[in-house]
Amino acid sequence: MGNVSHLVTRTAAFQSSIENGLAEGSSSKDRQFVTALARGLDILRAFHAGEGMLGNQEIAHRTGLPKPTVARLTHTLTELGYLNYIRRFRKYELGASVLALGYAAISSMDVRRASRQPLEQLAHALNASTALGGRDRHSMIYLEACRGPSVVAITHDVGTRVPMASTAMGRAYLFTLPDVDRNKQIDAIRRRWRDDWTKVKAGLERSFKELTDRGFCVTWGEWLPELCGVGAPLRNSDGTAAYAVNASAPIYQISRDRLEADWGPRLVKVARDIRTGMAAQPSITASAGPALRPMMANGHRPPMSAMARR
DNA sequence: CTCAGGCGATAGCCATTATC
DNA sequence: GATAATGGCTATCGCCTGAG
Repeated sequence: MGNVSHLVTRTAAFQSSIENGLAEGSSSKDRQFVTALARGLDILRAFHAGEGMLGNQEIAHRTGLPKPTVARLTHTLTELGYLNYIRRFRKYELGASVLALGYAAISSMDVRRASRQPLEQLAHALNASTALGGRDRHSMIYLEACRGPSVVAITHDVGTRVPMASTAMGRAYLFTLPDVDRNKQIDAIRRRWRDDWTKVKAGLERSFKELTDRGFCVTWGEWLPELCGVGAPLRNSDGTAAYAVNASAPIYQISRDRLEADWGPRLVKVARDIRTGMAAQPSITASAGPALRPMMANGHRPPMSAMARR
C-alpha cells in the first residue's frame, strides 16, 4: 500500500475537509428541503470536540456561508440555547440544548448498550482501543469507545468523527451497504478526494476484498500515519449495515500479521456477539428509561432538555 | 496615553427564494 | 401571483492590541 498519509494526516485536517459544502445532499429542486434549517445545523456541526469557542468569522469560513448569514443564525441559535455567546471573547460555544439532543439520541440506541461489554472486553484483551461507529453523512461517528489498560496514543471518544474512506471502520460500513447506497457514498468520496481518488479507490478495493474473504479489513497508517486497525461491519437483523466496529492501536505496538491473524477474527466475533445481544434486549424505551430518567418528587419525569440544562 | 491597524459584528439595502 | 422570509453584498462601527 502506498503512502496516503498526505490525504488526511491529522484529525484536524480531516475535520477541515468536512467543513466545506456541509449542506450537500440537498437538492435545489426539493421543495421540502428547508435551507435555513440545514444551514443552522451546519453551524452546529462546525464545532468539533476539544476545540472550544468559535467566532462568526471562523464559522463562516468553515461552513462556506456569508458572514451576515452566520451572524443571524448564531444569534438565533443562541436565543434557542443551542449556542452560548461568550462576550469576553466575542465567540460562541455549543450550548446545553445540543447536549440534550445528543443524550436523547445516544441513550435510545440498543446497539450501544449491547456493544459496551463486548467492546470493553476486547479492548482489555488486545490492549487496544475499540469502538462502535455509525454513519454521519460521509464520515463515521463514534457511538461507543473503549480503551485498553495501557493504550496511550489514541484518545478518540464518543462523538469523534473519522473519515469513511480511509478507516477500517468506515470501509467495513461501506462494504455491507446496498449497492445503490454504497455507490452514492463512493460518489461523494470521489468528489471529496478527487485529487487522490486513485489511491483512495485502491484502498477501498483492497478492503472490500478482505471483507469478502475474511469478514474484516485492515488499515495500516492510511488515515493517521501512526495508527493501524481492523474493522468489521455490524448488520441489523434485517441484513442491512447500520454500524461498524473497530479495534485500533499505535503502529509500533502491533504487527500487521497479528492484526490479520488475531485481531480481525476476534473483532468479527465481537460484532456477532453484539448483534446477538441486540436481539436479546428489549427496547431502551421499555427497559432503560427509568434508570436514565429519574423521577421528580411529583412522580413525573423531567424532560431530557430540562435535565441537560441543569 | 494616543493612535493605527486588524479583526469581528452588524445595519441597510436589495435580490432571491419560500410559502400560502 | 402576492407576500413574507431569507440571504448576499457593502460599508461602517466597535473592540482589542501593540507600537511609539
